[in-house]
Amino acid sequence: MVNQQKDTEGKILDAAKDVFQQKGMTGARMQEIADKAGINKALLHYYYRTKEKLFEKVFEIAFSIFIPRMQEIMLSEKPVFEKIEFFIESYMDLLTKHPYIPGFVINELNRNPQILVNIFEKNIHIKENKLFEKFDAQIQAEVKKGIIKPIDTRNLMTNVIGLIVFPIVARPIIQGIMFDNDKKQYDAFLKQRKDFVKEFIINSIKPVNA
Amino acid sequence: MVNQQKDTEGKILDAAKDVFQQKGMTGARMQEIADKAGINKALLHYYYRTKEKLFEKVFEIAFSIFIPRMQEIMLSEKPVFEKIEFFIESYMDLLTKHPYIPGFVINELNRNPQILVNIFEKNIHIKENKLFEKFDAQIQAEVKKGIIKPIDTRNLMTNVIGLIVFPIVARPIIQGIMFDNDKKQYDAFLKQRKDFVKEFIINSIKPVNA
DNA sequence: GTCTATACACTGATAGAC
DNA sequence: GTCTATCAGTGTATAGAC
Repeated sequence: MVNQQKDTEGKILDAAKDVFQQKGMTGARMQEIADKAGINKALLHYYYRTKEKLFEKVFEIAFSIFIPRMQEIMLSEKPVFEKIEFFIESYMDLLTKHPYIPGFVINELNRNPQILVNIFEKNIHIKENKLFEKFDAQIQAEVKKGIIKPIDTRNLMTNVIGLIVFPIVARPIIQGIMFDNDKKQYDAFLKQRKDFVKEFIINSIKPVNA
Repeated sequence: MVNQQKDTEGKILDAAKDVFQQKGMTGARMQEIADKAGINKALLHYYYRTKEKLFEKVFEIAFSIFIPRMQEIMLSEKPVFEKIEFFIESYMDLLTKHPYIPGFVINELNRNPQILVNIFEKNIHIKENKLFEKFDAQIQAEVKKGIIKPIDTRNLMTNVIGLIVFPIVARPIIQGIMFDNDKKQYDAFLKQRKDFVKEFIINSIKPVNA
């Protein structure tokens, strides 16, 4: 953190991000956010009128960190196999930098799915660029060419994302049960998983006669 | 619900389960639990002295729903391929009946990983029966025989569990983005995924010359 | 913009009657 | 065992001075 001369609004968002992502909407306290930002509670309400509004801002920022890269990769001109490998590589790196975001997003969406609707309404472009349809078209085109096995795109995408995200959100339980709660060992596990997941997925969708 | 003449303690646990799993530890209110159980707050504290203690009880019950079946399947005498297929079948059914538990458990463990340590201390047998070691031994034995590809057991287990659990915990986001928030369509998706996941996993671990 | 002081509602928990 | 009444503490939010 070199740039400590951030403006108040930025300091608040940084502090709010930390507290909300660690404690959740209901567990977070405005006092703790104010303390962490080095200001007082009143100023919090001056910039963001309510806790709810501050939370929504934090959620939106967290959510948006994972969207642009997905669009960029999936709408690029590469073949499917390359896209998937690059997607895994790219998102596993991103998750190393932001390990708390997926759990935060998933948890808050389970408590209040409406948040997602609000985000879509605010950022219509996310829904409008037909990311899924275009990727699906590419998949089915490559299936016809025999480059990959016949496969349902939604199932494939769920698997790719799940294999990337699950070890991060379920870290406490997996690390606890399979790694005797050894943090360093689990970090090493996550690192080697990049290639493992790539191979795992490629193996199950490449044609048998390849 | 035929048996409505449950004792007070049971009614409290049922109500607490609902509220805690939906709102989380910090979002849950003792008043709401009391209302749902048809009693008053004071009686809540008579049975479970504090909110924390009531929560721990609920968490322990939720957690224990998923453990015995896992031990039973993984320590059985079947070959690995059969175990995995049966595991997927069995746990996807279980999750259909208890869809809120995984998100609840994962979220609360992220906020306070210590909970897991407490559970292990209370139920030493979970740690003591060396479930992982035995399953790992079987895997490596079958690898040597050429029945399955060489594979790391921890990575394989993470994948199997992740592919089962992820679509449940991340339901709001996947259903929202890939299924236009259509609940029925997503239920159908989950149903069809059983066979898809089985095939996906088997494909990536069966030897190439099989 | 930033602060101190405070309003006001709510929460977990307890006392005490029955 | 179950209730009503109530307390002490904490939470979000606002008023008003600077």
